[in-house]
Amino acid sequence: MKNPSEDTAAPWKALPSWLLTQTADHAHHLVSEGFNAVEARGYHYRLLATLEGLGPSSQATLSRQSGIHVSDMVATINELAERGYVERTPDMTDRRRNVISLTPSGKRHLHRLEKRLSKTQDELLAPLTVDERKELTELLSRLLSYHNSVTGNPENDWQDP
Amino acid sequence: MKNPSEDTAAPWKALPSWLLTQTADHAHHLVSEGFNAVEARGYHYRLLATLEGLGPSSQATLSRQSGIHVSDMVATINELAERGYVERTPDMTDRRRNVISLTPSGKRHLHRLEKRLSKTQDELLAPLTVDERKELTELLSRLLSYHNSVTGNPENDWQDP
DNA sequence: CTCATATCAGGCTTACTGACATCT
DNA sequence: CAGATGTCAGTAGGCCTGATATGA
Repeated sequence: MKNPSEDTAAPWKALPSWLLTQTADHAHHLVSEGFNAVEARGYHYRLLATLEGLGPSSQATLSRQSGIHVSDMVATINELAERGYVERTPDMTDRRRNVISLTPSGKRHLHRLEKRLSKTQDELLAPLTVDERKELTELLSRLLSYHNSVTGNPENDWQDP
Repeated sequence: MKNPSEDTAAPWKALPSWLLTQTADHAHHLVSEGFNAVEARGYHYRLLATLEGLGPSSQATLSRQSGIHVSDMVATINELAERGYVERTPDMTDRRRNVISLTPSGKRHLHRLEKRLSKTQDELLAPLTVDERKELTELLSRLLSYHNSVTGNPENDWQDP
């Protein structure tokens, strides 16, 4: 039998790490495509979603809650502000800070992105049954929280000044 | 109950695409660390493994079989040749080609990398039982080959001139 | 001529690092 | 003073595009 996955020339194709990174790559492509179709990218969604959950916040707070690096917040907010989805106003009570807030148009955009995203999940999991999807999600969740805790990753809620 | 994963400020953390890309990120880090410890990187392993499976081959053939882009073959082979792991000699029968071959030292290096890699798989799957590892591998394999075929990805063996 | 091969230069994305000025 | 905040510049890995020179 010809079994390409265990081909002598490509033994790595059976490794969990390979399966994981390759599948994630497909996932990433699907998500990016979906976002691209409305001139958005992953950071836009994450920032808008965080903003909806928190209400108006400083960039540092948004960075912590969204997991987007502070250095990348600047450009992300610039892009969203250009499109009128967020507003950046100086914080009068602490003049180091900007207060970022979600505009009505930004909220609509966010919901658009959420719909895209949920469609993408279906495309991604297309070949799996409902039970298998649950199983996969469960296993990945366990792996992720394990490695997050091992590497000292936040992954959770914590109060912010 | 405080359930951070369904936090209103980070709804995406429950999405399969997120779990997948994040877990893959951890996997990627673990693999890279392992390779870094012996001054190697992913491309080195893939090229050496392909070379062991095929025997001496042209760069174009290696590119197709390893999935490493032709443009990146040059630098990869340079790096491996500097370290004495492969040799690049002109092909007398087709003067466009170079013949790349594995040195004994390169073979030893490859086996070193393979050992690292197999340790890494264990680290990666640490929190899962044997059955769960099989289940995960199976689900990911199905996802991967589905998406590979959908996007018209090779993933298999085919003859080479 | 067309095609394959090897090379080079560069882009893109997602993180992250480091430096810096400003303010608390 | 230490520490937080926002900004800017730059890195690195993996993947990819395009241009070019050479030869089959």
